[in-house]
Amino acid sequence: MSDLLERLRGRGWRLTSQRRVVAEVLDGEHVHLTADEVHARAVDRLPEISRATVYNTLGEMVTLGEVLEVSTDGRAKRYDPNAHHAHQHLICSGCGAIRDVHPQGDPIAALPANERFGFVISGAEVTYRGLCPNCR
Amino acid sequence: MSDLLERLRGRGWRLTSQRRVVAEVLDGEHVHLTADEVHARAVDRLPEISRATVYNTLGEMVTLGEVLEVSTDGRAKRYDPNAHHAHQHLICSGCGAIRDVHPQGDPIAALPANERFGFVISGAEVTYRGLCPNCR
DNA sequence: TATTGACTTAGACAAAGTCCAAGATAGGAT
DNA sequence: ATCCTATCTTGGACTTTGTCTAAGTCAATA
Ligand SMILES: [Mn+2]
Ligand SMILES: [Mn+2]
Ligand SMILES: [Zn+2]
Ligand SMILES: [Zn+2]
Repeated sequence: MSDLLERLRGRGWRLTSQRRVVAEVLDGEHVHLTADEVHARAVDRLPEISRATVYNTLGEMVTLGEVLEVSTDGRAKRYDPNAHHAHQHLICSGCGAIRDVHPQGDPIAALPANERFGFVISGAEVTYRGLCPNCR
Repeated sequence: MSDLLERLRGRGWRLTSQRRVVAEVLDGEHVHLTADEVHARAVDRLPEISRATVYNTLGEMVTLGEVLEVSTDGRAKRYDPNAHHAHQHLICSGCGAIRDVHPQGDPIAALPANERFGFVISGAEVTYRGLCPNCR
């Protein structure tokens, strides 16, 4: 995820230890952590980091398009570092595990003109639900 | 929506004035109200109805499968009385208006087997985003 | 190494939702 | 028609998630 840090520096960001730690925590595949989960893991590396800074940093990364905000249930938002590869989500109804998935075709094409109510459509998010191998 | 009340009575529900009012407030098409919006409208008809009862009643209707819970943004959940006709949602990024829409085909079919991670998939929710005629 | 605007912090605040003990009542029993 | 009681409702305390602010700190440039 030092790609992310480099991109952020290129955008005029001060490179603070707090931001470095948030970026490190978000590194990986199929990562979809809540703000509080990010904070808990960040505290392991930088004990004095505050909740407010985690929220600020995540919000800025979302604004810059470097991190996606995912609202899966009505609970806490999740933060997804995989912002540069379009994908959808598959969620286990049992344990909440979230996987990145890549369906075929464009879901927008499945919506007929007479079902668009005059909207100009800009995107579609698909959430697949099911049971993972462990939960069956 | 007296269909709903009849179905609920058939399930052994006591028919209280509070439940009647919540069911009335949820009547209609393209209805996707938050719990607080339901409460505000319920209070117009039954001033002493409490927030707790609105939450309880909505939760029970969801459990019974008579009302759907829709989490569109990270904000409050919305309650959808259109539970017996499968549909998806189209949301205006400008004003938040929500329309029921019916895409062609089954979105689950678009997910290849090698993208299922061993999950047994039970459903897919699609949220289309765009701008409504008023917001363009 | 001095400067300073950007950054971080603790804690107050707000919105959305859950939970509980006490009181009220729908609807079957008499 | 009245009684009875399990079910329902209520206000308020509490939790979770998130926002905001004023005061202090520091990264980066000169
Ligand atoms: Mn993802
Ligand atoms: Mn709907
Ligand atoms: Zn699972
Ligand atoms: Zn609009």
